[in-house]
Amino acid sequence: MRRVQIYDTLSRETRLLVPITPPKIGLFVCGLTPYDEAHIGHGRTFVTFDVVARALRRWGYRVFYVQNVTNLDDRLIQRGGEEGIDPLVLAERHFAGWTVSMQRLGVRSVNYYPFATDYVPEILAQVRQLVDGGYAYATTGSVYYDVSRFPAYGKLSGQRIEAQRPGTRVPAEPGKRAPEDFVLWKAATPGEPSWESPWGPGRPGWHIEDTAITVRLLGARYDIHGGGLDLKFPHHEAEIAQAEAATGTSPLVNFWMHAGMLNLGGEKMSKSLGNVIRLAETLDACGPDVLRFFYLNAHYRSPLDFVEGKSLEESAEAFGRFIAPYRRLSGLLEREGAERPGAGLPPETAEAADGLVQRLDEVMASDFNSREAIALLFGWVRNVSALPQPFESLEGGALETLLAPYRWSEEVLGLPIRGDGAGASEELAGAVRIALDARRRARERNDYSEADRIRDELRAAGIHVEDRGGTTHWELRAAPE
RNA sequence: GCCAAGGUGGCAGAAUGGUUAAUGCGACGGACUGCAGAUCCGUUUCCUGGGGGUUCGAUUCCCUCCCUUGGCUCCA
Repeated sequence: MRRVQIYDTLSRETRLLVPITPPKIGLFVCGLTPYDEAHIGHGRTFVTFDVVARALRRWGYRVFYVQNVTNLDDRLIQRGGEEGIDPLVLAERHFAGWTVSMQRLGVRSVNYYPFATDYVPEILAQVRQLVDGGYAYATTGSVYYDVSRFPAYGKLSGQRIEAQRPGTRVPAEPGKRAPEDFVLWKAATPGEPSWESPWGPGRPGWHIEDTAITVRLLGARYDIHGGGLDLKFPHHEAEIAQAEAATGTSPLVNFWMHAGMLNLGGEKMSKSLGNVIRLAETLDACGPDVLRFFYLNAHYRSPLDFVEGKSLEESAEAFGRFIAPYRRLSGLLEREGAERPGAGLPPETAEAADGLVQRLDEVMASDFNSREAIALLFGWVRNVSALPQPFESLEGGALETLLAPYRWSEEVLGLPIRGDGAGASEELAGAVRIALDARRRARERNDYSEADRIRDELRAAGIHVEDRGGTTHWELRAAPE
């Protein structure tokens, strides 16, 4: 296992990652509340942690990556009411849309997406623990966390509750002893989904689902907790207070990782500001590779400004140059195979490729510096482009040598994105599904000439079809030249 | 007001107690082309917010001020 340095937001220092139970890494990332479509700010956060998981796995860590889905909260209930839909159904519907976008973006490393409502027994058990331990109190059917009972509250964000401005955004709730106390269990309003509890019918508060899920799935203490920087306070602070009080184990996690915000014209992109750019539309417009490249072209902790009409155009130019040699090399290999005869390369070239891959692992192991990795990869683009021999003259092994740094990029950065439909628009993906469905039916009636005709037509259109163990996969590739 | 993260060339955006501060975009010049495009090559020496301090040496460490963004119970 490679030595990995990670910046921890809690201690504000970069430290060596030491797994609690080597080689396992428990990774929890605060997921989404699917009350609306995903925007490109969400994409940045989830691509960030996708790369973290990919890199750690490459280096021999066994990562268990859990990302929760808050499928019931105030916004879902409100939106469901407006649209006349059961909030749980609404959540299900939007989650499906998020999943499609994330797949297109190449986010593949999440092992499990727990839904909050599937963990109500765990949530109730944890609320019970907190009440019994004197960390929480019940009033009028709701249960609140008593922040004054947890002196470490504020250690993550550096906040001191006495310095807080009195809450102006949310009116004081009746029954709360102090404005900073937060709800663990919320008394039901008629017509809302609710569950029976010792305090009456109700539903979970926002913060409690995460800790109920992580204690169950990852234990009282685990390795890495990730999320957007905007969740640091109060959400992550509340998680620490809940979990450490409930389990008596401190710290809850060894590393807090926070992804920087994606800003739009110098402002954070958020639904409340109304300045969102939808993820699905952006993927259609520029293709997922370009967006993923844009994200990874900055350090994950830095704020990243998105400028309409500029950021993606610039990334498209850069990504195009980055990937051009890859497309030519891999195209040759796919058409003619690794056994293709031809000229070899001087041994220095293979050594340089090995050395570069080493360097790439090093810079990524230094707090996941994807920007530095991309800079190094551009050096390789230059070397490969300036090679005196044309690619067509090289033997298969030489082509693989030249591709080695790209293979690293595919594995760790997820660039280019590979897999079913990566890079395709919704319309194209739909058309391919129809074509593949027709092909499947043709194969079922043993009409292989028709099945092959469909496959050849798709191939001519730049869609590569492959049958693997009973299922059919496809991806966009440059059409045969 | 309090807390946090930042301020690097025309733009985006890395890194580092010490030779020319990466990489990309853009721009300019060239190769290729009938032309264009695509691609490739080269150039782009004058860039580290202001002021102090530590040091032989600071963009990097410390102090201070200014500015930007985020958070202060909706947030990825």
